[in-house]
Amino acid sequence: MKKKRPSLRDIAEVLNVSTTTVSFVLNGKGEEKKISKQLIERVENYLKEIDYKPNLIARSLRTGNSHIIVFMVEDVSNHFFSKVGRIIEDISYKHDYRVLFCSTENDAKRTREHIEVFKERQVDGFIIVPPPGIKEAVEDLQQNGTPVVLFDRKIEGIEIDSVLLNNYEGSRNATLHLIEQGFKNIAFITIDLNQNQMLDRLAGYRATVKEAGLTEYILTLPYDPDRASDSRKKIQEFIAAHPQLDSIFFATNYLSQSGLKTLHQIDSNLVSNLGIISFDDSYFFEMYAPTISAYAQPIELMAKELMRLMLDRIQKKNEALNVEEVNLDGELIIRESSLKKYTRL
Amino acid sequence: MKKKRPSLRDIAEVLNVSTTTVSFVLNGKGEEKKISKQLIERVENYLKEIDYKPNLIARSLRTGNSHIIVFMVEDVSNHFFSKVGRIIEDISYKHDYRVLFCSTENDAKRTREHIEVFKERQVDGFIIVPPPGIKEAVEDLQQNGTPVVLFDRKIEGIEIDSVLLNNYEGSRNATLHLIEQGFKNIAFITIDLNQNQMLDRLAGYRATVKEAGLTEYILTLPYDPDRASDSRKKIQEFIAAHPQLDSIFFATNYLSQSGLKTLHQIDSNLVSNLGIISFDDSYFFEMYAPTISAYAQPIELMAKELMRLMLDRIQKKNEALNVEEVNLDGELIIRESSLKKYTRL
DNA sequence: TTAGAAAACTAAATCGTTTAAGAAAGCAGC
DNA sequence: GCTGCTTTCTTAAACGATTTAGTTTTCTAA
Repeated sequence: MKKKRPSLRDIAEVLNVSTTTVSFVLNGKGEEKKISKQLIERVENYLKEIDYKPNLIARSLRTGNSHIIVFMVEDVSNHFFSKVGRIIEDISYKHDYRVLFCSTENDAKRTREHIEVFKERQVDGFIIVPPPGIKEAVEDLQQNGTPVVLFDRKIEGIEIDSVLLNNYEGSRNATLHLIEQGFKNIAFITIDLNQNQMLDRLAGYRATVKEAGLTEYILTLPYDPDRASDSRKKIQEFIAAHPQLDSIFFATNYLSQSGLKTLHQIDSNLVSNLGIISFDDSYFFEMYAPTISAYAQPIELMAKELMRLMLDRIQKKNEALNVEEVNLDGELIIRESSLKKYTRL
Repeated sequence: MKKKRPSLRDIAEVLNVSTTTVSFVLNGKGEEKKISKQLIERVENYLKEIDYKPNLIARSLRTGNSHIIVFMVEDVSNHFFSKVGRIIEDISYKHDYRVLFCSTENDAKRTREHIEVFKERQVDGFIIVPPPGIKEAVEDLQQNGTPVVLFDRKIEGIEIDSVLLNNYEGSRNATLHLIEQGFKNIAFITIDLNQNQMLDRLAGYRATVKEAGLTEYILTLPYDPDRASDSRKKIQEFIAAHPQLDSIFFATNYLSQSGLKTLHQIDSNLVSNLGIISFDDSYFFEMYAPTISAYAQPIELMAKELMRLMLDRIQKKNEALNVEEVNLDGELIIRESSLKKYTRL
């Protein structure tokens, strides 16, 4: 038996006032709108008494906003993104916003469709990890006046608020750390994604190795997760072809996880014999044996910056604001795997 | 410059027909409503021409549904839940639904608030991993006619669709496997959550051990993640107090991850010396050394069953349906850690 | 006493759909 | 020419809030 919830009109009728009055009181605009104190109190009491909850859909339709923020990432079940999402959810909750998570699968078409639907649902803002090919859709949102903040990656040729990691610096720091530990032949294992992100990391590594007068060893693996066995073979060949390697720098946590497995399969002592560091931290690095060093992205700070920008843009929707590109630094988390004294070579 | 999107009314005006006609055509009810073929075509062409997208908020207000499904779990960044969520998202997407993820933090008040807000937003259904104390809120939803499907845990004393793991059987299988491998002194490490879920796992262990004529060794740790160091100490004491232990069964993946770390800290050979199995699989078990055996929940099947029930309930919203309690079995994934021949004791 | 301002409230339009109910036009049959 | 059916469309009322533009009443001051 679906019993209808009372509407503003019902309430107005019961109290013998206009819906306008009830609405003003409901939204705390009583004083401002010169409703008398007694009436305000009478209405408030009644609202509390029946525990009135306004229909948010109706409100959205009228006001044009929804108190919903969309968080679009490559894959919501990815550890890094889900952690950031979790904090975003919390901050949003405190500001009375809800978060719609969704996965782009790095696919432009799917992303565009998502954006279209959410636009029609009048969401208040988008936080997007952009796949390639959605520049127009994003520009369209901007035209529309909808706040958009990019995360993790940029879109070239577009002025837009973003929160990014300083990948070059991070990569440089990680490489430098290995060099300081005395490693001389440092391999860099990356994936064939043409994103600035990965290119910057590569550049950071190359510059640092070059600067130290060392040789660079680069292995690029296919991004496609279905071709994991290919990757295994390539790593194996790479290691065999370069017996002089004393350390490995994995360009993403995704790679280091499967990479460690591969190394372990090749030779169960290999992991302990090489210096290892990973871009992106993982819960699991803490409990691997040896524990794995990493350059960790500042997850909490990223989420906070994203939400700071987002809430600011929502609030000042009609003002022209300066575009902010926030570049954050991560943190080198040194564990056993990158310390020369722990390696047995 | 926010340019207004055309509304049905605008379109009707341009085409010189009524909004009713446009609406009927838009929703594919043209034939049914006896609109002439020529007019249908004319309208359809125009809709396509201007790439019209209806305002979904307005539609929701009128129809009372939103094509949004809520997925409430303890923590959206938890690996297990986020994986299930990811598949739910995909299935929903194919059926033109979107998913709102949110975290309950196992807190009744927060959960109730979430439910309240989403109800006002007219979401079409709830998939909930229920924290204790939300029985009334759930019953309220049911009264309301809103589809609710529980996941992972039950609520006692309430008739409701649910998708659950057969925890007793799973625990029994895992224990049996250790026994078959020749382990005689099997410890069960669990958390002090009074949920059927955990109680069933405990019961499965106890019954199986008893049946085999073996002694039971049970360690219960506090659930609170903030007291991780307490847990470490307790594990250490427990191991010291029972030197005869030859294997450990961790009751959740959460425990086994921190447990492995602790074991490794106590003695770096301990992990290889004990038989180990975990309830719930983890990506990381595949790449630990040794690889860790687990009783894995059937993530994909669970998501599918959840969505099967949900979509069915949404479609047949007004029919009285039989309550379904789906009990699924997981899969024993045997890796190195639970094979007697790999342990060095 | 009265103009004018301030205070306290309200009527009604609006957001953009859906849909029940009704109307106009055409045609058959008597 | 009237009645009764179809066929084809339209009018207008929802849905439940917000908000603009009033209206009425009371107060103030000359």
